[in-house]
Amino acid sequence: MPVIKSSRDEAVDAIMREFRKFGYDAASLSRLSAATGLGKSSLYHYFPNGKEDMAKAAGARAVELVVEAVIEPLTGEGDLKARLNKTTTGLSKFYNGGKSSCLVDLFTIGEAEAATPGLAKAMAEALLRAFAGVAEEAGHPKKDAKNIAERAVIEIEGALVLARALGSTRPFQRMLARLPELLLEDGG
Amino acid sequence: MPVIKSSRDEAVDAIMREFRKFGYDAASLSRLSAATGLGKSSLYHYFPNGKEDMAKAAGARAVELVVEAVIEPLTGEGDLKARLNKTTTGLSKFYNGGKSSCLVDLFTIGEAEAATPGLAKAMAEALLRAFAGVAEEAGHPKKDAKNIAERAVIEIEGALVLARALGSTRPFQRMLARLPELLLEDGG
DNA sequence: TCCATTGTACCGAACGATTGGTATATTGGA
DNA sequence: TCCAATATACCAATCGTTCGGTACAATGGA
Repeated sequence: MPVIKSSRDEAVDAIMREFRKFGYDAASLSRLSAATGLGKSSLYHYFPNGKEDMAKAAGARAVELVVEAVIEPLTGEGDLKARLNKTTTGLSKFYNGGKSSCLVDLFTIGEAEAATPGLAKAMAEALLRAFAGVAEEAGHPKKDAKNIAERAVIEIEGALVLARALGSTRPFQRMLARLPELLLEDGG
Repeated sequence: MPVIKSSRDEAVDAIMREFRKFGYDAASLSRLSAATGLGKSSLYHYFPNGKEDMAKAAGARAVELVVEAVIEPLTGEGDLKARLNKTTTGLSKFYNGGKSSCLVDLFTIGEAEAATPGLAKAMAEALLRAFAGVAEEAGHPKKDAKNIAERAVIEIEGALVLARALGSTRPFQRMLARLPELLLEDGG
């Protein structure tokens, strides 16, 4: 049964896209207004505390999507390799094949951290936990698993940065291709 | 013989630090003025085209420093392992042990790209070239060398992002520790 | 059934503050 | 006497925000 989206949810999605495109500071209210199709004053109806609330809502939505696309496949049940496949697919979808940025990156720059305190850290830690769990499941000792998880998150974030800088999604695609073996294989 | 810094050069260094702290959009003229200790008129004396010029100068200075700290050790003469040691030391210095961000990241966000077109890409490509050269020198076939270089840059950028998000330089330190073996060893 | 009331969704216009930027004047060392 | 360097004063534009208000649907007592 299809859930009917309220206008607010649509606005949040558009706002999240805008923040992921421009970062917190460059995503001005006029831009957010244009992106949502809502007047600036209307945005204050849904987000009484203004830009700060919009950033919080966008962050929460991003967390939802990451949980759905990445963390649930990772921590779910069933064959490990199949779940890793779902995970790479989920990563590709959430990051738009490497074209869309990560708020772990953008929300640790400029004034964003004040608006969404702890969000980037929480998101990063959730990913670290999920990847570490998988690495342990794959047979790595606890300490190794943590290191491997860190490398996984580093590769995701780094690939997104490099893809942005080069104007090519190739680095992100290659990173996705080697992610499963990073988590599964012995010896790094 | 110590080169005497002109007031402009000192300003450029301060401006670069500011851009690396806040990103392009959040580094306002008032902040840049405070950081340099120069009034607006002085800033416009040194940088006639305003913020854009400041970003260009900061970018050029960052390139200088990266060349000196990372690329020259990599492409220089002498024992390979010794040069890699210099490189990790240089990386640690330039990125302040993981506390300072990279303009390859920050200058691909918001309005920065319009002010410094191609800069982030050029910087990323310079690093890729240097790392690929080293990987080839270490015995990797050309194609593998390119992949390894890409992974090196990805790990650097990713580690900086994660360090920022977690508020800890540990991920960056661990990344530096495994960089040499990534470039030297066979099989990734 | 009528209609006053309330709540939701939205908007245009304006707010004070700050943005990046300029024009003109003054200072001070070579 | 230059002229680089800095100060003072100002600008239009945009920033995030708030105000006063409209349109409309839902509610509920008489």
